Amino acid sequence: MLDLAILGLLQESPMHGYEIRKELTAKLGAIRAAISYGSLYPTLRRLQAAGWITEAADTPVTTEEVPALTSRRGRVVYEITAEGKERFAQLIAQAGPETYDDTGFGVHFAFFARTDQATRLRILEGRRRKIEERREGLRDVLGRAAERLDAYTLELQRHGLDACEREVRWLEELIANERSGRAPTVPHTGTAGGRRDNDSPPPPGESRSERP
Amino acid sequence: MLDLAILGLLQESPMHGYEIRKELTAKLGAIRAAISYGSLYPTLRRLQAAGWITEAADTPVTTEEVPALTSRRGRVVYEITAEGKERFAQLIAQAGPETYDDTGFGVHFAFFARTDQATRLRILEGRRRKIEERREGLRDVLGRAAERLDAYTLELQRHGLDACEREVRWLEELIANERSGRAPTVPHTGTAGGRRDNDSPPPPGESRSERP
DNA sequence: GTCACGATGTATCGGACCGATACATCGCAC
DNA sequence: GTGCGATGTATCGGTCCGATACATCGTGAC
Repeated sequence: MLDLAILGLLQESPMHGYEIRKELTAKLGAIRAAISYGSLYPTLRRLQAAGWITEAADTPVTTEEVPALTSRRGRVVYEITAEGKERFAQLIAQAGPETYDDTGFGVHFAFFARTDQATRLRILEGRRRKIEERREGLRDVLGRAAERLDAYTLELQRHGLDACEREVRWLEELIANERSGRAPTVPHTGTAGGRRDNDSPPPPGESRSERP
Repeated sequence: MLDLAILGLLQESPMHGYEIRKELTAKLGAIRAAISYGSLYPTLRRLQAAGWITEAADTPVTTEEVPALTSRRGRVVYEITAEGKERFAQLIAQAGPETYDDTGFGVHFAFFARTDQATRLRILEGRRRKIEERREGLRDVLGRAAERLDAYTLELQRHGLDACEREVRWLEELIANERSGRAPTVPHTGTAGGRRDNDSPPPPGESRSERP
């Protein structure tokens, strides 16, 4: 999952570790807490070893002076390679079971702007199916096993069931939207309707281009 | 977290591993997938080594015959010890930051029937605070950084924000209920109102008794 | 002027938990 | 009589987290 997220982010521009963490936290804030350095740095090294990213020169402000003295160990800027882009496309397209759990789906969804429509649809439907199953499980427990559980546990299940139903409706709208329209404009009760003018909304057709 | 969940479950009755997993899956179905054996069995051994649970005799149907032949390796039934109960009470009462993340809160909440009211209140308020922070973070991103993000990512944030607002309202009701009433009877739009007659709703006063 | 403090920045280590896998028993349907 | 799904215990490798360490830089308080 981290591989996918990092590869996707670096496709927008080269970054160093700290920056990657910040951007990822902003992009994925809705689905998970800040990613830890304990996973980030080892992952960066793994990706580099695999040849999917490379170290780039750290925009040296050195017009001329202090080229090296204190060993110059500062920020390490990473950059995605051609193989990295290929790997990203592969990770995006192939859907295992982990694609549909909370985190996996969130990460995939966050990169939908770089995903072709058929794959988007497949992932949305897979997610819906998974949530429907969870919902049925909760309904079962609330129905059949209710008297074996205490009031708090039951309340927890009810709240979870509610969240499931809500997410299914959300997915339905996204799917309908995807099938016969364009951008993900789900009608919202509260704030701000549909925005435009973003720098990377997918052009109505395909967005991922293998060829530069 | 697993420690707490297992200790809490075994307080209801002795069980073997497979059963623990099933019960936990039912009880925590709303907040997490089934717990894996890869964590369950090592944890059971750890708890046993610490003296918090012990192996109990496996209700031997041996009226007389086959006392041992094929080494008789079957289900291993675990039982909580006095030290285990003490440990459970301690884990329930002490609240670290992990008490308020999604999983941690869910597990604590699932055992609210064995938690005293003051602790319940503290945990509910801590959780609310945490969710409010997450909500503010999402609002910030949706406000300030909106034009840097694509339409899909924004939609993800909106959905997350919605979930946050909903959970805060839920927590508010639970807190109000807790302060000046009894059981967790949150008014629900859809199905089934308040149940009673469960075998372990906390009596209005305290529920956790150190002394047997 | 200096110096404390928060931000930026890289890095490691132990531990928690998962997913895949292996293997053995039991009841029952075909 | 046999295959198959549920029950049941167990291990292994890998991913990710939380705590920790340490170094630099800008800024505002004193």
